[in-house]
Amino acid sequence: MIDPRLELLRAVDEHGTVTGAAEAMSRSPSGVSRQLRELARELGVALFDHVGRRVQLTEAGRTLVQHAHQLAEQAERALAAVRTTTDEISGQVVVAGHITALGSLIAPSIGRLHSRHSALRVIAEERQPREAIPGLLSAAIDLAVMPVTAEAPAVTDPRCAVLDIGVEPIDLLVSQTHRLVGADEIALIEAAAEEWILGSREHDSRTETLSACHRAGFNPRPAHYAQDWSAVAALVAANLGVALVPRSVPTQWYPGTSRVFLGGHAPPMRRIIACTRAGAEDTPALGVVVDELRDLARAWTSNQDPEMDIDMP
Amino acid sequence: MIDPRLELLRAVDEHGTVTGAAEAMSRSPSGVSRQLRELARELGVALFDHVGRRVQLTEAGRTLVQHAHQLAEQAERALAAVRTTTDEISGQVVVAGHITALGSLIAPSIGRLHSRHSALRVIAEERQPREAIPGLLSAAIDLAVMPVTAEAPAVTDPRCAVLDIGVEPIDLLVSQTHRLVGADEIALIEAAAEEWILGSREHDSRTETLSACHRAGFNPRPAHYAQDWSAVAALVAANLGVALVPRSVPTQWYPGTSRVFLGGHAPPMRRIIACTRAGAEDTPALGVVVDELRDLARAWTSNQDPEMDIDMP
DNA sequence: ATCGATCATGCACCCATTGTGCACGGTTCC
DNA sequence: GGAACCGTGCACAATGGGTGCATGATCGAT
Repeated sequence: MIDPRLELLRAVDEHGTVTGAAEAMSRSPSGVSRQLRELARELGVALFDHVGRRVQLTEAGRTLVQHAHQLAEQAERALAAVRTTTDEISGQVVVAGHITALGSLIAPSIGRLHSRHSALRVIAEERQPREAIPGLLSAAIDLAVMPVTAEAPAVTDPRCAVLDIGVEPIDLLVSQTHRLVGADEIALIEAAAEEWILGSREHDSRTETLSACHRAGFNPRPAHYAQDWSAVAALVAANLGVALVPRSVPTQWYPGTSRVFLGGHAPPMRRIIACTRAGAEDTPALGVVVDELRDLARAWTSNQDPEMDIDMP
Repeated sequence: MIDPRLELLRAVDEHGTVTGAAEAMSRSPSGVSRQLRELARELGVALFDHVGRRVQLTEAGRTLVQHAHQLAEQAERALAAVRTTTDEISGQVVVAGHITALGSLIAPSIGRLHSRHSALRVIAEERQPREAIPGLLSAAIDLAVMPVTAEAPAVTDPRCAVLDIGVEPIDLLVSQTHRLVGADEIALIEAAAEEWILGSREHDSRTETLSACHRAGFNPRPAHYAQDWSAVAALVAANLGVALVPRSVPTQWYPGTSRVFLGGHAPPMRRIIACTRAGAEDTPALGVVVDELRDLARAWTSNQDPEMDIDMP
């Protein structure tokens, strides 16, 4: 809808080299160079300077990139407005999410959405948060579902809009022979004396578990380390420790474990968000998908106290 | 800078037929048809309905056209911002105007602008007001200078921005042997008893003359009709009547005539405006050109009472 | 200091998108 | 009912844009 060369320029700004930008855009360096030269010629200004063997945007180039963001947003807004005029929800929405969101939110939503809006095609795509934003901006995907964690830091890119999906409780996973099996809504501090299964170093679930325990007022005693949820469940089932697992992780597939819901003052949980391109928030098709995801997320907390305070990182 | 198909859609909206739009855009009907079909397919909505053998935009189509205007304006704004970053005034500005504006404003400005901004290329182009706006929107010209008259009605197109250049006094042209020669600032009513040379039927200068006389309180007695200023001057020189001519018309080339300046309560005059594409008003190169035109226009009224009231149609 | 790696760019070539010409099926007006 | 007008589909051609390779320059490491 808008000049693709602007996106090229943005990539050059981001990477600092034409080659890097070309790679990111799946183009050849010579092609990118050619396009940008033509763009600069049309505008009558130099868009970047050569510093060493690299390249750096001039003030004019940066100004153009900045305006390009606004243009892209307004173009998305135009598309949304056009689609709003047709009362039927139709079109195609590619929804990406990390593996557990895919299983617990996206996959279940597809059938329900299809039965309600037959002209709507929802396509699921597994994608890590890190890969999701670039895919969003390149229009390969339309909606990226992800938890708010350290690995997916606050989405501050002005080209993205963030929609809230809901909060997902985090449960304590214990062996089926554990003393806490059958307990109802214990406080996390009650598991302070346990041995813990933690995520691998610098990994997502590890920092989540640690910060949850710290907020509860103790430092977990680590026994074993595992990254994949099935490995965690196996360790728990073998009575080698307890672990924190988000509600959406399907541990029922791994026998020998039992979930204990956590209550108390500030039970651990994580916020699930969905990112779209700025300006596309109001697309009707996107709206019904987001509503459906929110509806499914609500099931996580519907049988819990809705007044509990949420901790955003 | 933005999708050219949007401009095609706008043309279809304007003409009501694909063929007309194609002609206006110098394209073949089949090409336009193809592009619009592709655009509609991408958007997933019908952009126009077939009514009889003509075509009419759907609500979605109209919405898109509306947003396209905003997009085009913002794109112009981006270009202006980029050009503002370079302190040197450069680039190319195509200035169009009707014939007298060309001679009295545009042509004189070019030399002065070139001497002050060597990197700036100002290109003059003669164009009637009617043809100017389409040329402006198709980016064939950048600035259109025109008087505010009935033929060039109020420029209300949201894609245009109107800049004020100044007011041009209108003088009374009389034969060199006329009794009023040498008079200083007479009121127009003093010429009520004269015989008048009027413009051809339904032509610009005719309506201007008539409305000026009506405002002065009389109905001019028509003697002869002429459209070209040289013909008017010839008739006046032959003592066949008097006429109203704008200050910028070079009657000194036609011997045997004399100008009488008009004063009084509300002397006749016309406002000169310059149109640009919306969003391009702040382009630096355009700014210096407009300033220069204003400066030249100021010479018309510098030796007159600046407090006189202006009549806008 | 030298060699290799990295990078931007120009050039020749090639392919895809896009515009054109023409034919066909409808519609409108005389 | 015929003629003019209009939109669209199809085959073909041309322009634009992408790729691959060679070149010159720069940086880093040995």
